[in-house]
Amino acid sequence: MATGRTHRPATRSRGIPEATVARLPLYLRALTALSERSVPTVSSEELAAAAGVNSAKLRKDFSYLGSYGTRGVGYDVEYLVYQISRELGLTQDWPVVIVGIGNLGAALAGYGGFASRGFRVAALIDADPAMTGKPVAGIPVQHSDDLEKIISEDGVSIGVIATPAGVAQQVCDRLVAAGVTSILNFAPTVLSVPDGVDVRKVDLSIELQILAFHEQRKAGEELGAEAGAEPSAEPGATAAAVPPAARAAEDAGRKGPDGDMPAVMPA
Amino acid sequence: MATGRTHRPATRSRGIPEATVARLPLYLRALTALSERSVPTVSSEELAAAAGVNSAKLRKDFSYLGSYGTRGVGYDVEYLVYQISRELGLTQDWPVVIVGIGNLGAALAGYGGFASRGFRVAALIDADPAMTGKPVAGIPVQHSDDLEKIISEDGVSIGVIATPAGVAQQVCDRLVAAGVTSILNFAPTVLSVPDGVDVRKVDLSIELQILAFHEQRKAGEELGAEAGAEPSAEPGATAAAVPPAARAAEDAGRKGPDGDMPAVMPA
DNA sequence: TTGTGTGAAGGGTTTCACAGCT
DNA sequence: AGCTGTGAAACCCTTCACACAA
Repeated sequence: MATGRTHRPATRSRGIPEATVARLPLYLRALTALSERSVPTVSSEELAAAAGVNSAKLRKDFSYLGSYGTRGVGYDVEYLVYQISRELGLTQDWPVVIVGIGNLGAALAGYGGFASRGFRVAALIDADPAMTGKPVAGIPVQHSDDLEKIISEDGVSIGVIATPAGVAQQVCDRLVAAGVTSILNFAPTVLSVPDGVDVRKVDLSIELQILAFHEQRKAGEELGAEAGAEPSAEPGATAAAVPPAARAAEDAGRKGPDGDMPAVMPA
Repeated sequence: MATGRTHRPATRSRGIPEATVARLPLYLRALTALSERSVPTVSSEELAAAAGVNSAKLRKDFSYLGSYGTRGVGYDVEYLVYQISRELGLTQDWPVVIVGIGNLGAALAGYGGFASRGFRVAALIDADPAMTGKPVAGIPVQHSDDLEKIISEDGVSIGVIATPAGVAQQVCDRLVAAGVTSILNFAPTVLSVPDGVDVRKVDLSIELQILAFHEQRKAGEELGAEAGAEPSAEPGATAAAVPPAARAAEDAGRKGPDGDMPAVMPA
């Protein structure tokens, strides 16, 4: 997760936990699938399985929305679809602009699940004059000179940044200045925005690195099945205990659970 | 966030919290930028600002890795880059396959930050015979019939799924059967995998829906600045209090904080 | 009898604030 | 004097387990 700025200090009741909000789209997707198969009701158990969570969590989540659901029976699918949609603000439609129409921008523009659920691609914007007018996914690309005009004319409040990292901040600044208050950032940079603007980021490289971390763990686990896998370092010890490594040492006492810096850096 | 399966019940010491792991790539990126500018040391304050977190969190995070850093001075940039890289498992290289070479798959294949940090695109795989042999981002696409062979020959343990949702689960099953133990899923589906396999997902539509939720909140806030914004529903009340709405009612007593279902569903 | 709704317990994460090293 | 490293407090989220409604 990664929302940019504050979200008010929980105004007492009616404050749905952020973790719950993040799962509502999951439930909605599962419910929509059930709805299409004309399933009238689901139990928390079934729906939870379809959404990939456990049923206690799902029930807790729904309890924040209200007491939809019937004891002994389950939840009315259509009714829940509507309630969650409303809660998420999907009963109105949200015009969205995508800035940066490279491979990724094009992929996003063509993404189906987009139009389907309350979102509408209002404009595609790119800085390359050669792109201007070229249709991508059926929508003509507009030049970034017109960014402000597009935003204000269409009343766009959500912007997607799919530009190179180098220009992401300035694109962001222009979007915000023009009135955008929610940004989905695909560029691998930290964006800074004023209070009241939400930023969420999607970052391939971060996700891969997290996977690599766990992958490495698995590899280290094949040997030393029971006890604490890696060698060195006792649990409670706050002591020094410098590991016997090759580092081009200068002074003493840098400690760490394992491995010191090698003479030649691999990066 | 969304890792698929369990992560062992925290084997006592040496267990870096998941939240910390998720931030290490952020620190690493900020540090790499400093390193390129030949900055020798940073304080927790400066680095935290660059990574978009607060300094207390950063220091806590680093404390799980060990006591790198010098009181009164800060952290040695190069040294930290190495330590974090090692912790994340980026000192070895990870061959990755991308399955599904549409717009998105192509974007991922061409993504720069990929090769740079320990990851190597070992193969691009697509089910469309017309794609076979065609180079994308300089790498020839291979047919999905050869998926198992490719995985085992290259010792691939990380797979990226960029296929349509409909085939994602079967692709996932084949990847896992062939030996992949970490999956990054871009398809909008819940994947089920056996224990020991990690799944992380990236989902545009979910991110947008979360933004829409907050966007809706902001809109509702312009009026009713001080008190609890929305009408209806007292804090402590567990009571019924059915709202005066139009729902094609059948029986009594469905309650919720606000709004009932309209006669005509918008979705 | 079935399955929701929810207090209470249990973990995990963030923030605070300051002791301690340089 | 400055900045790290870390117990302790506060907060948030998840899980448990059961009362209660249909």
